[in-house]
Amino acid sequence: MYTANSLKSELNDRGWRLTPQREVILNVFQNLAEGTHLSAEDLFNTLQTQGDPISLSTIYRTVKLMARMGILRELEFAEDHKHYEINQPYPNHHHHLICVKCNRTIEFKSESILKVGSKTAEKEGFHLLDCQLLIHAICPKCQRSILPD
Amino acid sequence: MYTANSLKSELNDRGWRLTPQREVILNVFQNLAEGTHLSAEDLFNTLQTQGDPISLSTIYRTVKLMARMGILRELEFAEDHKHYEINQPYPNHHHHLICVKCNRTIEFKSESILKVGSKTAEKEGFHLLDCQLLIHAICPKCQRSILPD
DNA sequence: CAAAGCATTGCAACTAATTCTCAATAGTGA
DNA sequence: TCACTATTGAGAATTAGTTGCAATGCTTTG
Repeated sequence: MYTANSLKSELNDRGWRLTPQREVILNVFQNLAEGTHLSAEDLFNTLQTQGDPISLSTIYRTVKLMARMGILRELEFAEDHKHYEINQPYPNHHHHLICVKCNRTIEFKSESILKVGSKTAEKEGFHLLDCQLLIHAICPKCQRSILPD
Repeated sequence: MYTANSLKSELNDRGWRLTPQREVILNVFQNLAEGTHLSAEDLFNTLQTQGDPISLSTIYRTVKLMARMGILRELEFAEDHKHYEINQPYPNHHHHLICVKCNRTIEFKSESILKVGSKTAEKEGFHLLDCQLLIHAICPKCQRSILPD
């Protein structure tokens, strides 16, 4: 769980700065219900609505930065844009099963996958940011559908 | 391993057709060295070079189709475009460890992950196409780098 | 084995997500 | 408080990927 202070230290350690925008964006993600993930556009709208307008450029820059810091997870579903969510440690860490036709998404947990991920990164000397099992599949409903594409 | 005939049956079964373009594209992927994956642009260039020019539209349409059939895997690395590779069954099935800064990619195998993937899809009634563990991390070299971004 | 029916192709125009440019603003360490 | 420089916002630019459409060519059926 990040606070404004811990975020500030992590940023400052790397020569970066804590800005009101970054703090507000982190807050939005921390207050999100589990299983909710936002696109840049979603985040933009949420911020407009709650009275903290932040430009789209800044939003794109910030989520990318936070993903690289390991604070956010970048989710790439079978859509044409990315989604972001808070990167939770075990036991809240989860994975996604996605229908490539209708994009229905089901979350599931697995401790063993997290272990494989950590060990693999460690073995290669990489600093782990996030590990996610991505299952591409076709849901029951779409299997029955005759529609092409 | 797909042949022109098995590809034809799978396509025809769904009311689709085997075209020279689809056959050529499948061949390119089957002749690729293990661990190689192509972007649409890469594939376009490869085909130009080998004397089988195919339009970019057709390439995009074909790789998407083959990914949805489970023939190709769609890889989304920390770049801005997708990559494709043949979807190999166990024991050639593998996963990717990626440096989000320099995009260096390391492949690794794990039978247990494949099992978790199959079981999860089955449990939900989904028809499995592909499952891949995506590990986002920072490689040793980039950890040492002071450069931002 | 010819013809009908319709999936597919190539081209060019288009879309939309994300990045970039740059002047103005504002955290930070000294 | 000051100097330094990271960050922001606005809009322009980029670019991966999609789409409309007329021409082409698989496939099936009669």
